[in-house]
Amino acid sequence: MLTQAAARSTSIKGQAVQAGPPAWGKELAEAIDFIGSPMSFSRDSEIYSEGEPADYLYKVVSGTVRTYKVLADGRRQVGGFYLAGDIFGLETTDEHTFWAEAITACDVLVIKRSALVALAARDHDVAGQLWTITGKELHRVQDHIMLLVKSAQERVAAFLLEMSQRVSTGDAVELPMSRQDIADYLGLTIETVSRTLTLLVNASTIELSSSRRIVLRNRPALSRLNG
Amino acid sequence: MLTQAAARSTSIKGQAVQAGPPAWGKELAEAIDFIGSPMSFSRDSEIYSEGEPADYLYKVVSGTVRTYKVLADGRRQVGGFYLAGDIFGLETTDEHTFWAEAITACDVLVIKRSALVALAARDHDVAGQLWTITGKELHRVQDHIMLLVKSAQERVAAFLLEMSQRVSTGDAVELPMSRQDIADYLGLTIETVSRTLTLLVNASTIELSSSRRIVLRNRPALSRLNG
DNA sequence: CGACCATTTGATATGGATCAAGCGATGTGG
DNA sequence: CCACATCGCTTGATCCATATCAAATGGTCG
Repeated sequence: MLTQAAARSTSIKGQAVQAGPPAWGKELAEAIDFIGSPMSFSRDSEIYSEGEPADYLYKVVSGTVRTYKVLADGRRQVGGFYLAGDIFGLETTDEHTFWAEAITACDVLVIKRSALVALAARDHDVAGQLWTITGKELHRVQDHIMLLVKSAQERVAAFLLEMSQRVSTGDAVELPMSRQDIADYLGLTIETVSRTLTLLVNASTIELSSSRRIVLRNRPALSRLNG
Repeated sequence: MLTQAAARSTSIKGQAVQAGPPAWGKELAEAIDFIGSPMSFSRDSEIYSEGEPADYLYKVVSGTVRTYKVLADGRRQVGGFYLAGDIFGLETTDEHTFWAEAITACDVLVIKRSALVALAARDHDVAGQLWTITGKELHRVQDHIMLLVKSAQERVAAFLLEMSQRVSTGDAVELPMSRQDIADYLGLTIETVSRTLTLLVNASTIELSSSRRIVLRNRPALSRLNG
């Protein structure tokens, strides 16, 4: 990112930065793939807990991960869903502030944070890429905030569009997570999520081949709902 | 942060990191104070706009700044309030994703991002500190999310406790922002914010010397509300 | 003093939560 | 292979917290 930003300052549009995933350079990606230890987690198993030392960074190889927090009264807030290729567990505090759990059976790469930090001290690109990942996560969380102040329909529409970008096979979206997970991510109840989905079905905006498989029939309508 | 993290890994508690504000090392703070250009903004004036190239970083010297976004239908969501000493405008995207406005008359230091990036390329500490700031902002935004799924009373209580930590003179909190700003930060209406405050007054939890000056009479009660 | 703006207070409406029941898929044991 | 339990999801009825609409109050500045 440091080099990317430097390059950007010499090019007017800096479009090159946007081109081709992943957005962070290959040094970090390679480092993670090289020094990361593969681990497997079964469905619903804990990957790390709130308050645990944040000594590791995680990269999803396969499966889906949720991060969440539980409030004093038991309400659960899902912070995010992480799919293959996504990095999670990134904290700059000493301890994890969320829990992380495997939604499905998962393979992840685990990397010691101190190893990355040491690498970053030698390689400016890696340092910049660490910064970039954090910045992307920040951006994602800010988008999440914008979700939480919208109406139920807007939240669900935004969620479907987001997921379709991430797991899309054409217009079909295969959801790895339950209605409860979705509800806790969107700050709604399962009943409201369910009702909102049937509303969208009745409006022919989506189709529910099965409860976990949703076909987007009318993206413009979803985008319009997205506000 | 890189060095801090390294130091942390050799000390068990890493308490030194927590001790003494500001939490980021002095290299970056000094750099900003040294190379930053002072600028003044009058009340309600725009500092930057959404979509504007994010070429600068800002540090508040005096006054208060709000960042916000406006949804298609005109609803406004305040992303954060920045007080003296706070850094804002930090983005890893090319463009600002929020608006920034002076709530009160403000003095800020403006720093070219490319200058900091260049500095970071030479000085690992600066690079780490840039990362740290971003991580702190990420943490702040995650806390904001937790706010937005709580009840009105809980949101207002959390807001008061947060502000008291930031502008406290004992138990008195001098709010620089309007009820509308607070409402848009908490995802509530001004009426609900106002009603909730009177509720807290009636419960002798707080006192309203004036609408902008709030005395916290019972912090434990507020903390309990905070969930 | 009077105009203006921010805030509070009041009356009513409503979106989503809650409580409760039904339904369909999946799995298990007889 | 079929009764039956279980689990995730949907649907229904009702309630309630907060929004909305409207008016009153209060503080500030010319």
